[in-house]
Amino acid sequence: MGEPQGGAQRPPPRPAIALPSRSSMESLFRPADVSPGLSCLLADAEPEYPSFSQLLAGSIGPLASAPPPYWYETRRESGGGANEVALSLGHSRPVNLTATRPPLITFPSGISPSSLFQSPPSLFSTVQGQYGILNQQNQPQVTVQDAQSHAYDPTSYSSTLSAAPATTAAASLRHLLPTPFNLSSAQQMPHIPLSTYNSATESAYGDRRSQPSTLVVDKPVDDGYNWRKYGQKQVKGGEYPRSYYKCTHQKCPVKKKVERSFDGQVTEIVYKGQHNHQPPQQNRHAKEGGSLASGSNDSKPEPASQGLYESSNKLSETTYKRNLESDHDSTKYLSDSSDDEEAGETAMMTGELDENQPDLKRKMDIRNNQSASYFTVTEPKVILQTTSEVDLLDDGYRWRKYGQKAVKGNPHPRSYYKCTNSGCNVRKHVERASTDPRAVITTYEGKHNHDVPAARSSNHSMLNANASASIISPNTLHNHSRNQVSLGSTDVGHNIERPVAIQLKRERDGV
DNA sequence: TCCATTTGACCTTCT
DNA sequence: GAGAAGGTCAAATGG
Repeated sequence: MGEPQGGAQRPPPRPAIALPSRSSMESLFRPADVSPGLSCLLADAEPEYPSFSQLLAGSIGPLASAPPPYWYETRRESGGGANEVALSLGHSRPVNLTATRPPLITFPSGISPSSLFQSPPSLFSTVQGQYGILNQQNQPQVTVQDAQSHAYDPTSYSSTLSAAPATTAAASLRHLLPTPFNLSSAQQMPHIPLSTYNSATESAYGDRRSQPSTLVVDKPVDDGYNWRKYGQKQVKGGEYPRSYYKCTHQKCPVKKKVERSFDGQVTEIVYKGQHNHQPPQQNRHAKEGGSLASGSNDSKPEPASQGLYESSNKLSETTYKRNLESDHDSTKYLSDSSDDEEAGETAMMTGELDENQPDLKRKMDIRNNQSASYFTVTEPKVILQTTSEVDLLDDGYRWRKYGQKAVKGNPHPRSYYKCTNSGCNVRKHVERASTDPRAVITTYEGKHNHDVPAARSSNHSMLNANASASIISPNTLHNHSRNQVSLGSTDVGHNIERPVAIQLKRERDGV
């Protein structure tokens, strides 16, 4: 199947590295567009650190072609009024080059980037510093795209985390984040204040655009852990097979799958689960280039954060999806998933797990009767909208039920609906929580190519007015102060299912 | 001999 | 209920 075996065979084609291009979408997230609150925070960044152009002139090396990072913040309600904040690391991208998706870090509910920034050293700076580490430590083996695209989505629903003070939350993130984002080691690195990213730094990047854009990699991304390949599958429509890896650490449940594009480039790495151990020492030394010398990066989590580490393990299984795909779907958001089996494993590892833990596959928290739905759009994907139950039951559009299936362990069947409007391919799945039928999970797929049926528009607006919905739309969020993402800011009428991200794409496509 | 990878088969999930 | 696709297992293979 697929790849030839044995060393005598022709070696696989060496993937060419295409540097990312600047997308129109991304340009919206330049520092000037960052939400006011975040901008204020960034303005406080320490000036003594080198500018990104300085870094470029320094030791970053070939991977320095990675453009300067900057951040944009998104926020979504995750139930109970608590916001989940996604702080995304973006880049300036050279033109005419393949784009990659900005890395995305999703902060657990209750953790505010601002509070994290306030903890010394700030999370912002440390993550940014780690970003620098990524570029450096991965040089020998990692593609430019790899270094740029550590898009992890460590999601937690831990109430403990929600209540954690800022400093503790920052510490906890150290353990929520995979190794490349280990904050302790990051503290050793200079960080680039966002405020220093300006036209000058961008200009510095412009100089790099003339650099050769091809590197050679012999193996997939080395993220500091040891992996054993346990499977390979030819996926439909893919010229290259998908590879499956397990962490070789004893009893570590983490898996990852690696997909490659037609030209052999790693296009997507999906991490599933969380490591219950630190990276192997030799890998850490190799990866971190001696940055451990200070001793701040111990092999064990700090006591203060240990509990949070465990609680995050107990309460969430996380898929870290590092997507290196090209720009055409660069706004597809991360997906995280887990399964009950893994949750069980995690429970065994950590000793306990709430027996009432909801289906961990769902990116939601229904323990407090909050209903949440995936909000998926064909392209780009925008996910996770929190709405009220009534909105899920009647969202204003007309649906035809075309299927229903019983779900194992759930007395309530899962129903499938299609939009009845001719030519509209939007579908939605409705599933009720096994523990509480009032808790509904609705998954939308596709976007409506029509308005809400007139007879129901007014009703729809009213329904949505009652819904605690907030569209995940980074550029929309830029228009709000840090805590002001609210239903009122969104078009609760026709565009309730059209996040701005989609509109942007439509604009870009000339629609 | 050990260990990692390959790969066909089987199982699960989705639609 | 059935087919398709994804995910995992485990024997075979090779370094």
